[in-house]
Amino acid sequence: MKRIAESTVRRLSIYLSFLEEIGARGVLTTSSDDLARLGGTTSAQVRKDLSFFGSFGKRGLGYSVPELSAHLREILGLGRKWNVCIVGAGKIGGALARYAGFAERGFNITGMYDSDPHKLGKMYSGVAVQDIVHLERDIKSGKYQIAILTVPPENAQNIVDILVGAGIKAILSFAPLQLTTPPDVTLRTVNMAMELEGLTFALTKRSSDQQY
Amino acid sequence: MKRIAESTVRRLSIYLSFLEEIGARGVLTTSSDDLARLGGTTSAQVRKDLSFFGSFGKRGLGYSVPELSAHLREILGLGRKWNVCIVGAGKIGGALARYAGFAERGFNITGMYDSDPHKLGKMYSGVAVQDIVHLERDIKSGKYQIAILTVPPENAQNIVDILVGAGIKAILSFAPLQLTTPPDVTLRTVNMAMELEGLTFALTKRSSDQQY
DNA sequence: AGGGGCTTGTGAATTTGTTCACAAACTTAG
DNA sequence: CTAAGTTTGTGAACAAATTCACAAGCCCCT
Ligand SMILES: NC(=O)c1ccc[n+]([C@@H]2O[C@H](COP(=O)([O-])OP(=O)(O)OC[C@H]3O[C@@H](n4cnc5c(N)ncnc54)[C@H](O)[C@@H]3O)[C@@H](O)[C@H]2O)c1
Ligand SMILES: NC(=O)c1ccc[n+]([C@@H]2O[C@H](COP(=O)([O-])OP(=O)(O)OC[C@H]3O[C@@H](n4cnc5c(N)ncnc54)[C@H](O)[C@@H]3O)[C@@H](O)[C@H]2O)c1
Repeated sequence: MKRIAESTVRRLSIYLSFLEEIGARGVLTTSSDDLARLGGTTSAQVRKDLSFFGSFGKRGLGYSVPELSAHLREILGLGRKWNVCIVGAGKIGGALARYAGFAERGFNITGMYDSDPHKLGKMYSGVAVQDIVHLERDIKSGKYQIAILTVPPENAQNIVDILVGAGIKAILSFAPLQLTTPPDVTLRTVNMAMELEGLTFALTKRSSDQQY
Repeated sequence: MKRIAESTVRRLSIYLSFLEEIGARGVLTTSSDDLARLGGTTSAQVRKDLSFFGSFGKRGLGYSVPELSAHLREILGLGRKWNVCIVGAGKIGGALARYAGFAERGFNITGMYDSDPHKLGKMYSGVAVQDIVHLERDIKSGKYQIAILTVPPENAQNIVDILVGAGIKAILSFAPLQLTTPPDVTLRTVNMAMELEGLTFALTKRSSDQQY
């Protein structure tokens, strides 16, 4: 199968959430034009994105909302539930653990780990914080497919190595540094300071620009 | 000035954090090769990224760490402090308000707003939650240059409209939906569910691929 | 002072991603 | 059943981003 651009995958996510929104409102069909308008792109882009995976529409008519939703869910790997653990039961880890939005999309937070004895046993939405020493065992036993990493930056690579060594293949990190994983492990990093820097770059550039 | 790609700006942030790290360890010079290795890119890419803004290195020698750091800070608009408000004093808003990493990078959270009477007056790292009705007034008075949006998705566009109407030019949203702003307002959205979907796409694709 | 050894800065080549434009395929109306 | 009206799916054209490749510049050594 051809390599799919990350930008395409992001857009598929956007299309899907839009489809689910209008699907919930009872809309039955939609068009590449509609999807484009709400996804901030063009109808050609929508059709090209979808064309990598098959042909899901009816010419002259558009797309069936429930059908296309189902296809996109399947493509994105949302046709099943995923068990996710959170490593680092601090401020951001705690907020994520209590966030209901993940479960809605099939991501179940079924484990939390921390190294601080004061955090052990603490409950977050029905999940107790366990000692970090059990993380490796639990991953090896296949309890989780995805790990969310919310430990301080100085410990992040160490935990990544443990996760990778125990066989995890997907990690979402919030630590603001560049982590390394082998090529068969997918790592995504959410770096909020970097997002803010994108904003200040734009603010600064704008005011120094002569013409817009 | 030529248009700079978002990917370039992201990489500049990465270079900067690496420079600050090695700078703190006392390293005085570095090379495009070093920056590439730690930023997960190539040396040619590093040089090309920098070349959009000037020429900061010495041939045969590399870059002065403090000099290049200063240039990048300037380019990214970090040569000053920024005042940031958080709208929505919930789980994620609270975690962000208490996060020390922003202040380190020159982003001061100097205001928080919420519509829930129970949240009003609550303190987060020395900042009291104010009533949302005061948001517009405070932005108009120039108190903030950046707003972080952490309200439920159904209220997010409404708050964006208030922010934009009051004159804000940069917004970082955590609400998982597509928001619209006029072209002179920069909006970035952090969508964590979408990041997880990027992971499940990779997990699903990998296992269905015949060859890697 | 000159030569060897590095590393930058940058056009040119290549690759990747987006947009165009239109035939094909479907619906609906008559 | 045919014609008019839509909207898809997709090669081809275009644009953007990345990588290549090398001259230019600098340091250091002799
Ligand atoms: N809080 C935020 O809003 C925010 C924003 C952006 C980035 N981040 C990043 O997210 C990460 C967590 O931030 P936070 O604010 O939640 O910090 P925090 O200090 O509140 O939480 C970190 C948690 O990790 C635990 N921990 C430390 N080392 C560990 C280890 N080796 N194994 C297991 N657990 C360990 C600590 O006991 C603590 O509970 C940091 O990398 C931070 O830079 C946080
Ligand atoms: N918690 C997470 O980890 C997480 C993860 C991903 C995305 N998000 C998104 O971030 C946003 C906030 O999530 P949360 O978990 O913190 O929710 P939350 O319910 O804990 O907090 C939302 C806060 O916004 C306030 N609010 C609601 N309407 C408002 C308005 N009109 N004006 C001002 N304040 C208002 C509420 O009173 C509440 O305090 C949501 O859009 C959510 O989807 C959260």
